[in-house]
Amino acid sequence: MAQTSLNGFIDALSRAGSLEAIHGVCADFCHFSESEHFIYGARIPTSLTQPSFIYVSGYPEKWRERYLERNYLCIDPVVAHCTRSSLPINWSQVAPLEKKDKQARMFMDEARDHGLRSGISFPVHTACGESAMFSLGSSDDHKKAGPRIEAMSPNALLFTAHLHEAVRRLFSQVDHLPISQISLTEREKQCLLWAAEGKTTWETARILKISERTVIFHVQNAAEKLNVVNRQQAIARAISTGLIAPQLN
Amino acid sequence: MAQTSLNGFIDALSRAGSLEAIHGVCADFCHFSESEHFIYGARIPTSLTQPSFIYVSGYPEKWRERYLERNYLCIDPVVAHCTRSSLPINWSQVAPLEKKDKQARMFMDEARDHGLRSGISFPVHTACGESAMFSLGSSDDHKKAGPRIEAMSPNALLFTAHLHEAVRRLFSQVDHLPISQISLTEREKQCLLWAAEGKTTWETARILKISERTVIFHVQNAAEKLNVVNRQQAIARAISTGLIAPQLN
DNA sequence: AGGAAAACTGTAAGATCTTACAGGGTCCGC
DNA sequence: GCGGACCCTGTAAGATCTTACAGTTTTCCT
Repeated sequence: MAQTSLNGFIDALSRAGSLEAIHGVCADFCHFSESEHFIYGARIPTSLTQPSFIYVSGYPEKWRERYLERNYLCIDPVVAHCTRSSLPINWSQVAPLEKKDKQARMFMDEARDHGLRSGISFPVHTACGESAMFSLGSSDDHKKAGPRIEAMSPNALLFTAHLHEAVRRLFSQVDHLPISQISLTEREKQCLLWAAEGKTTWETARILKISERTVIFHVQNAAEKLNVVNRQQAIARAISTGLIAPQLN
Repeated sequence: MAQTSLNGFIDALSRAGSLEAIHGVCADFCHFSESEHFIYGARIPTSLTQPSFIYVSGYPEKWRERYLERNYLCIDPVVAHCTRSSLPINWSQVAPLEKKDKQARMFMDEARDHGLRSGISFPVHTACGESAMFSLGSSDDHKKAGPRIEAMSPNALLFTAHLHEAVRRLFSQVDHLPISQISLTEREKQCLLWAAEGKTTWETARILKISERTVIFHVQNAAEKLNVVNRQQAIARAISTGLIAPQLN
């Protein structure tokens, strides 16, 4: 029973309890938006032993295999765009760029040969390096499929956000933040934050105009609250749970 | 000359060369979506000495001042949602949550007193810890303004993505020297990961069955690649950029 | 076959963090 | 007024990390 409205798809995603269920919703949405192929790929840092990449594929199996085998993730200009930007990208807009990049051009040609002539990809990012993209592709050329798919963009972007959250619900650790449980005091956060910026106890003491001993005191208290064994783990957990957010320069 | 279609706004954003110009487009879009107030706030890591937060405000000035003065950013439950999720949030959905949180409830009440009775916020994230949100608010209550604004959600989300990119074009350095390009070797990631789990050099050496010296070697190499000064900052940055993901127990 | 990248190892001085001891002070709500 | 939360401080021994020195081995690509 395929959905007929955006809200229907969103509801379905919020109820989906497995990757298979999510796949079904995506397939329906793909059909709804009059596209032939779709793929969702996420980079969700989990841990070293678990997989970091999650796919929900409605792509031609041959192309997907080829893609993985040749590690095209590193070449794919659409992926490159989606990791850097939050804007949807029409594959036809990649064309001008790839002129310069031989690898990228060959890649796009090969995709065309596998029946992916036109399409749009929707990036989505969340905290701590989680990122994903959802692509809708067609074997029609851009002139034919372009306007149709462009018109769907706002809806597809919102769909992508919900899709990503549905997957996160299943896989992400970051999602279930104990933020409500653990709260650090202002000082504790400051001391941890400066430590995360690479400052020593002495430097932090200078910055906050307190004694070294007090900085140690706050870091220790924070570590106890976070239930960790030392400073570096305290930093790790405080960041992972969103309690602090160090600068990235 | 206010825009009358989503594409018009998007074009205007792509041409905007200053925060003032962007403000104008936002105000038009706000009017277009029949809302009274808007605000865009971004956390764009630039450098330690430059401001990290960028605002484009169409909020009541009094409320904005009050917000900054009291540092409500740390309390605001809508901000909390937007930093963690990629989903738009209707302010009325916050209500159930705030029951438990006295601070949050008082905050929402105060917002209401300043003429922000209902609204939706749209989060947007990009790589390397950049995040932002765009809010549309109204002094009408949720029942009156809710459906109107809900219907705009897909368009507003796409608008938010373009808005964010327009601001990034003006301010972000990350776009041009992407940390996401940094790749750590398997060993470097392992050593950092175990350090983030609170293990000492000696413990990590045992776990990986290598010498202490080698663990130090890998951590150092990782720190160099990440352009940081010590172990704790390396952990912080590797987590923030999603290169490693320690367990959350 | 040569070169580059990755992985690996040792020693040692000095900087930094951890942990244990033992406190004093302010502010706020009940 | 009193407990509780938060903030603040000192000393000192021992554990851990950082940095400097100087290498070897393996793997992979051209």
